[in-house]
Amino acid sequence: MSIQEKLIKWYEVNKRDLPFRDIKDPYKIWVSEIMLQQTTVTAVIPYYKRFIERFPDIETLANATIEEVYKYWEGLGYYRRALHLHKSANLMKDTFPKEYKDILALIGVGPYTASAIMSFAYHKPYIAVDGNALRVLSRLYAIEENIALNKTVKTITDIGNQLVIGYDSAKINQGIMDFANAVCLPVHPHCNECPLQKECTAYLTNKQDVLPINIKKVNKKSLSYITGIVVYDDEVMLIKNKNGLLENMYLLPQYEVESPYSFIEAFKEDYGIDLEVLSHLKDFKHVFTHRTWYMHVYVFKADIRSIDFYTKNKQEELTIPTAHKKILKHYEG
DNA sequence: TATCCGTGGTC
DNA sequence: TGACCAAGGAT
Repeated sequence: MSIQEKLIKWYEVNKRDLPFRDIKDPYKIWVSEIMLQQTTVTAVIPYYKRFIERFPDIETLANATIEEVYKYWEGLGYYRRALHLHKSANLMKDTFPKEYKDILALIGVGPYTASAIMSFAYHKPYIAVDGNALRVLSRLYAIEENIALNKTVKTITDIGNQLVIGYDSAKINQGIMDFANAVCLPVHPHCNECPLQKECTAYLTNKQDVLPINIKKVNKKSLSYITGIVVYDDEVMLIKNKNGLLENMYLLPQYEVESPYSFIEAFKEDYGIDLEVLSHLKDFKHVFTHRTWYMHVYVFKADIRSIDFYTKNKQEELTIPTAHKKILKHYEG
């Protein structure tokens, strides 16, 4: 039996039952693939269901406001994915593209996602090279190159595209994903129950624990903020973040300063309004991929009725990322 | 090419 | 607990 046949056989028996699996609508497949970028299946499922229920087709998504689309993304992370979906839906009119190059041209869609859609929706012979495929194939063929490099991804893509010829690529791709999730794990893979033992060069040379080689340097910066719960009556001030990290999200005002008194000065400079410290709430820490925020949260009182970006208690409408949502929950709870 | 972009789970 | 990872892509 070939590697492909063994993989498909394993898949037929062990495949996961997922809401975005074995569906034909390229729109829904697209939405699921965007959500699944760097995001676990467990996290995606409820978001996917809610999103599709509210935006069942291209036209409904295109006609929605970006603020509402963001709201359905709240807590999922990488918020620009929602922006890209909305933009693409507006460009698409009502038909989803069918060619690889046209799908790849969509903002937010790269080689992985374009290949996955071609495979899952149209059963075309494209390998979908994600983290799973990189791991499985680099072990299978003992590729001792850094998978964080584009060159290595290209090498593995070429191998995968050969593997898919003559088979249903959807079964190969999804088979690899479920197999990578259940057997060919990132750490301590279950080689003793692997159907590809005899074909796996890594296993045969005892390199399954060192492959894939994944070297990426991440320098993580720490930032220390005074974060303000600025209240007037029972309303809390939120500001739309204009750029960078958490762009377009609504945040509590915060400054990279040492004391609440410096916060008051900075706030006065920005908005021309005097604050009064009421209390120290709590210190929070939030870890991002490239950054860690230490937030010393104080409650301030002010008359902020005069400023037009004061957003009142509209938390049901505004998209507030987890980093600050958990502060608000603590404050309100 | 290197860096940025979120969050939650795991050990 | 910090480091790593999860169906990556844009700049």
